[in-house]
Amino acid sequence: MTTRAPRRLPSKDIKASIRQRIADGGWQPGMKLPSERELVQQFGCARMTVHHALRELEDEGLIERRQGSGSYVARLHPISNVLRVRDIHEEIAERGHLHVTRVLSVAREKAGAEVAAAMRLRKGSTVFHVRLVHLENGVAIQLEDRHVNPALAPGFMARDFTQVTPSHVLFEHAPLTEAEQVVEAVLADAEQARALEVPAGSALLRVSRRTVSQGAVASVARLYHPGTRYRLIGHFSV
Amino acid sequence: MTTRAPRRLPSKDIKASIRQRIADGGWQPGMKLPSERELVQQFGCARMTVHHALRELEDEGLIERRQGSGSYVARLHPISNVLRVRDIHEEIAERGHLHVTRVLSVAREKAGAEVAAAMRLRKGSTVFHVRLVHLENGVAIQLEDRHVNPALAPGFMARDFTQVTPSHVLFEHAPLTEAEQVVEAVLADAEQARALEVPAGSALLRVSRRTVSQGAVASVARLYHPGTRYRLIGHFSV
DNA sequence: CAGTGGTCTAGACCACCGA
DNA sequence: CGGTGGTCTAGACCACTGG
Repeated sequence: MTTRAPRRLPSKDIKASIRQRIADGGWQPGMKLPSERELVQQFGCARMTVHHALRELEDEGLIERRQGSGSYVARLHPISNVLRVRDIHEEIAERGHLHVTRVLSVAREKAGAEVAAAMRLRKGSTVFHVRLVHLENGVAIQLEDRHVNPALAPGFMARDFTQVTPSHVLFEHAPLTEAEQVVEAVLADAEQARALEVPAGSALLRVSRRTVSQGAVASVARLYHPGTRYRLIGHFSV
Repeated sequence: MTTRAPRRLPSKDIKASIRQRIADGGWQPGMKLPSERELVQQFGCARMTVHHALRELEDEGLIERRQGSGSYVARLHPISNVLRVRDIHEEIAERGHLHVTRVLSVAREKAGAEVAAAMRLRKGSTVFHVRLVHLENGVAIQLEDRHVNPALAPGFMARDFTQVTPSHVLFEHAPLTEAEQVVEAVLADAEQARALEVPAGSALLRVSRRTVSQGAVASVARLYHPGTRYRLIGHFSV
């Protein structure tokens, strides 16, 4: 019998092996990797296993694959870094902190031009409007200014937003199918400053989020965070 | 012969089918999906195919899977939205616009306490320091304030940053293995305001990025963007 | 314990690319 | 055209979960 490679080389090991050759510079950016069938020889496993490993490395942005051509070490952009914007309640709870919600206003309103456009409704349509402040251990970290489409969440106004976040309520009503988010820096106006307990003219991180459910806009939210108390954090690693 | 299902149901169709039942509310959040082996019966295909389809749906955040238990419609968080922070040159080029870089300063410096800590170097170590402004069609959209570890990019200072971005140069030298990013809102000080051609006290979006290569910090950058001229945009769809 | 998802094998055919 | 990745089959054993 010839000597055999270690009895098992699961796709984890294949990934680790390739990852290392990239990380230590052995395989330079742009360089072509061995073909799947060659790697099958090297690792002594089925092609599906190699394929699976390469597919995951592609998902992670480490390599690029082109059908009919081959697999290549990614040229730039292993720094395709990712920032997740999370639900405020989960985020606070995960830090083991106390989440308290302060309700500023809850109202039925006629949509103005701007709100109507964002929600794809006619101007003057009835919309729900809530304004809340979320506190983490007593410190204001988010001002939530949200408009909701009554058609998609009829029972919305009856809920107690000191107990459950609007996001949760919306999700119960309508499974969402689409979302857009925009992150910007803005200056706090007097009212926002008062709500968040920061000086007027402070820098705020504004996350504008629009959610779509079954083709209709379910909700449009503007989430304001004090620049000094809130950060979006992303981490990436090979 | 009994009637047969349509001759081929690739994993795309399995995904589409499940996706729709979730989107139209037929399968509610938290509900248990049929097991892989049951779906094999329903779709008349191999288990690998079903498995692959479910795996992708999990990647997209639509379902959750627990070994030994089953697959479930995700409870919240199809809105685990994702923001990518991209290379400024690519971003501008992709919009078909002109990218011009203005070099404010290029210098060897002794690291102060703060920079030294961020780069895991001793205070007083020599570091490279560049300050650039990136213009899109003549409008300033990013002030790049970057420190670089000389050990990982010895030829850095010789480069012409009006022709190639520091990110590119760094990537040539050392394949990066790790990165952190933090996004905050800050107020423009006088110098930043001048560089970006905005009023002092304007809101800026600050992206702080630290990249690690082979265990050492390669570079620390602070990227300032006028709040009114720059946005991070994310889109998600079922 | 039976049932679940996780992984792997050893084939196969296809669509695509480049010379 | 030959070589590439993309996908699929029909099995198999494993690790984990829950009652």
